[in-house]
Amino acid sequence: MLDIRLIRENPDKVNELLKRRNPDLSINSILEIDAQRRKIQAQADDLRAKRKNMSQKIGVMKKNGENTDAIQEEVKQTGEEIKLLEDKEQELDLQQKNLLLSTPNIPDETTPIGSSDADNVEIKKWGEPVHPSFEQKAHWDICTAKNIVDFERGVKLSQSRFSLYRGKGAQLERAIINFFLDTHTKEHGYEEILPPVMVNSSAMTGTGQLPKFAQDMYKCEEEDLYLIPTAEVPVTNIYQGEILNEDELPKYMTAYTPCFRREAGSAGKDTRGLIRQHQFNKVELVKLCTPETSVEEHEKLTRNAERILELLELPYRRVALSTGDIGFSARKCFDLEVWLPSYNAYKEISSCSNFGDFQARRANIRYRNKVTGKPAFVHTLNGSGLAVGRTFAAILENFQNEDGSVTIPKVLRKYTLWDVL
RNA sequence: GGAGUAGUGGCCGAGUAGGUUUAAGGCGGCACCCUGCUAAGGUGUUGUGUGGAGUAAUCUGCACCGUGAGUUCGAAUCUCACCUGCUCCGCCA
Repeated sequence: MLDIRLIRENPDKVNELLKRRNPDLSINSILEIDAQRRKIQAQADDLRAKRKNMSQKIGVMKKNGENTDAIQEEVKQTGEEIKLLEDKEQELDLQQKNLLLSTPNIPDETTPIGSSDADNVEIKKWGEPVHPSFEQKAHWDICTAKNIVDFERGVKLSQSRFSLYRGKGAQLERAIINFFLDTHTKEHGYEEILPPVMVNSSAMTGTGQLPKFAQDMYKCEEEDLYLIPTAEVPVTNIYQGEILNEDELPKYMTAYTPCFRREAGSAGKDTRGLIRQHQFNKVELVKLCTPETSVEEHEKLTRNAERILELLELPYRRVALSTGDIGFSARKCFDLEVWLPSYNAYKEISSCSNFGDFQARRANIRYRNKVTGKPAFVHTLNGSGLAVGRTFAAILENFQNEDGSVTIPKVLRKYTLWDVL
């Protein structure tokens, strides 16, 4: 959520930045409602003050045995006026809030300007894709040949885009999860979290999935609960509504969870294999920090994710997302893309975002600033560290041998307890 | 799922025959004083949100006693619904 004061004081600047995302965006209607709202609020406040004083007076008069009929009638009328104004105030408040909740974050000045993913900027490349003499198989063919992912029966059990890992496939998936969590907790200093995978609408609103992206999520009919699309949601919202001590910051948290996405609008995209599933595993990194440190923490978080790829010896590149491709809540975002031979391209495997105070304002996550003594919003960050299913696919494709076997990366062997698939 | 009970400020904890209560008291925090240092003691101060005035320091209005609605001239106090915690019963991995 954008700061209404920022909008009020710098409307042109905010508009200019929003239009970098999408020329149709504008905060003008928010400004109009805000002006109306404040006017009504001032009127209502005055009347409430009047009523308060008169009511207190009635109390005193009654104690003295005086007749209060006339003044009671006056207060009653004032009360009716107040009610009208309050209804209006509430309505405007709601309108303004809805507009604010549906307005995306303003991009950081350093976010490349563009209208789509074609305008993303490559920042760096690591490793060299191998191009062996034999023909590299796609991971879905390797999975089927080795019977480590049963696509057909996964679909039978639920729907398309659900899959069933089995045997060494299930073991490899679990090995990857453990490797990720151990690296982040033991080497990068994150606290391990195992959160609920169903959360309420308040949490979903806090991180920005609601109200705009309800159709992307699975919702429980009977209750106010949604299946999480990412661990970002429960983990970021852990401190919802709280005021933290500045000493407690930065907070580093990591969580493995399954993630659930309806993938509405992705029909026909990545239909084969493990790249785009309705349910997939992911290890997420989440940070809460002070505004002064968020740029530096963002870089460190991105490096934590990159290090995983480097330890696995998977070629990747880092891309800065353009204003046309960046997520709703983010002000700056780096995607990490891993080399996938089946796509003959780099494919997203991690998305590391700095949200500034956008999510913190929605979720009301604050800290007490040591200098001012006043509460201020934290900055929130997160990134995949990494998407597990896509890592699984990348390993199969990049480490396959001519004889059809797959060599397991060295760092994973102590988790799989076998080294060739 | 059934029955009972509770939900007040950073924490503990008063306050219900409705009335000048944002809310006693304590702890903690902060500032100053006392003291050779420490400990102890003394004095004062102490929330959040949202408006208004002012360059600013600051001053000031309103709202907030789980959430929402209602009764009333007036609600922390009364009514209703919901949420959450605790206790007991039932069921259960």
